[in-house]
Amino acid sequence: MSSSDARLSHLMAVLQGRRFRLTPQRLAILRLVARSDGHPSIEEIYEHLREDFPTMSIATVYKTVTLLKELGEVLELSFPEEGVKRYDGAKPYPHPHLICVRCRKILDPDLGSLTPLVETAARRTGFRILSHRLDLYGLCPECQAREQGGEDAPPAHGTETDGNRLPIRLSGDCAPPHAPGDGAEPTPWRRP
Amino acid sequence: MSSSDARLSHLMAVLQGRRFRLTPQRLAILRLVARSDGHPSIEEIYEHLREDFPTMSIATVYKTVTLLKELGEVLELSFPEEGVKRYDGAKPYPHPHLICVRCRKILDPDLGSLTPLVETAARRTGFRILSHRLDLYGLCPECQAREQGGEDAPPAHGTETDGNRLPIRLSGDCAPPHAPGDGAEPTPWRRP
DNA sequence: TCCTTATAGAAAACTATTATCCTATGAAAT
DNA sequence: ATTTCATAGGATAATAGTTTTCTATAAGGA
Ligand SMILES: [Mn+2]
Ligand SMILES: [Mn+2]
Ligand SMILES: [Zn+2]
Ligand SMILES: [Zn+2]
Repeated sequence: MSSSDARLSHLMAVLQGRRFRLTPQRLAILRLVARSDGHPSIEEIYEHLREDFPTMSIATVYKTVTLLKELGEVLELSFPEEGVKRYDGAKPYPHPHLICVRCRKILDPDLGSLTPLVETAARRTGFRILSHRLDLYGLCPECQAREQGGEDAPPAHGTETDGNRLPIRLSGDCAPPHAPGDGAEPTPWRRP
Repeated sequence: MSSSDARLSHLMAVLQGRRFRLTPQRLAILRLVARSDGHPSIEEIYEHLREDFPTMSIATVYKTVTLLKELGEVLELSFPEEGVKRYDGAKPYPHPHLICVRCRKILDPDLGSLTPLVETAARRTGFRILSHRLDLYGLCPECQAREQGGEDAPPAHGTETDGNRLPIRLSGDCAPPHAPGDGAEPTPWRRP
């Protein structure tokens, strides 16, 4: 039994346990969300599902995913750079993400625990930390190779709105803006 | 000379150096952005400025802030939970943020460098990290006190859309959803 | 099988943001 | 001083993801 199969069973059990109806549309959405390859967006889920459900409304996808989010069974990740929200139904708890700014692939890197960082923040500020989000933006190995070689070759991953060429800057800690889109200049940052 | 004064001078110098006109409206926006108390939104900047410029259009605020962002002089932070983008013109480079989920105050905590974390990710995945974003969500000391005491007392900070009561859960690493809004149930997360 | 009611689907409504249009401004050039 | 003309401000329209509203339908229990 694969991990996503177990996850699917769990999601089904949660819905049925709460007396929510398990419609064919919902089941299909659960299947996609339980796998969550590449952290799908509403639009992507919708496009996949209309193959099997040509009459499905995108509102249904919104409503089902929102329901899962409210049940704590899906993690919502907003990506304002591309103007969509993406969802992780395989790991519904906060965890770091690694995003390639060129081909837009999204990974769940296995970093160390963020607990020490969180505890430092709590100690120094008096906050009680409840949640967090860490996103690392950069170039995946494939896109790095493509970068130095021919400047051509289209991106690997699926839907790309338009030209997402990046500004070619490297940095360790103080780096390009959060939305490394098509900014005009090299953005010469300075630390205080 | 305060830190924000120095920052204002810098912003003015940048605009003038690039041969952008330093209009009264822009100067007023620069002043607010250079201070960046609480990481203002476009709407908040607009509301402050229309006291001095009753005829100002919100489009002007959008255009000026966007210009500063493209010049790398302002950090844009999208907060989908409240449906707005906020701006930090005092520290235009990526840095962690601490957000109170109740009163919505936003702080720049002084944590250690994220460089080791970033390098770990780079080593393990082959990515070239260019940028990052770390947000910690929780309860500020004031709101913690208000929490255990009377369940009443309105939030301290400015605009709050509606009831942002939180689910009262504590956690260190695996915590409530990223948007700890008015979710229905306690969200019983499980790690794999 | 029947009944109750949550849900699907279609479309309108919403809203932060962006683009467009036009006029005003102001820094040169004459 | 006058003309020029690119830039900027103000008003408004357009965009797009998301939410809401309404009604017919079908899930699931009796
Ligand atoms: Mn993930
Ligand atoms: Mn900040
Ligand atoms: Zn890539
Ligand atoms: Zn607070």
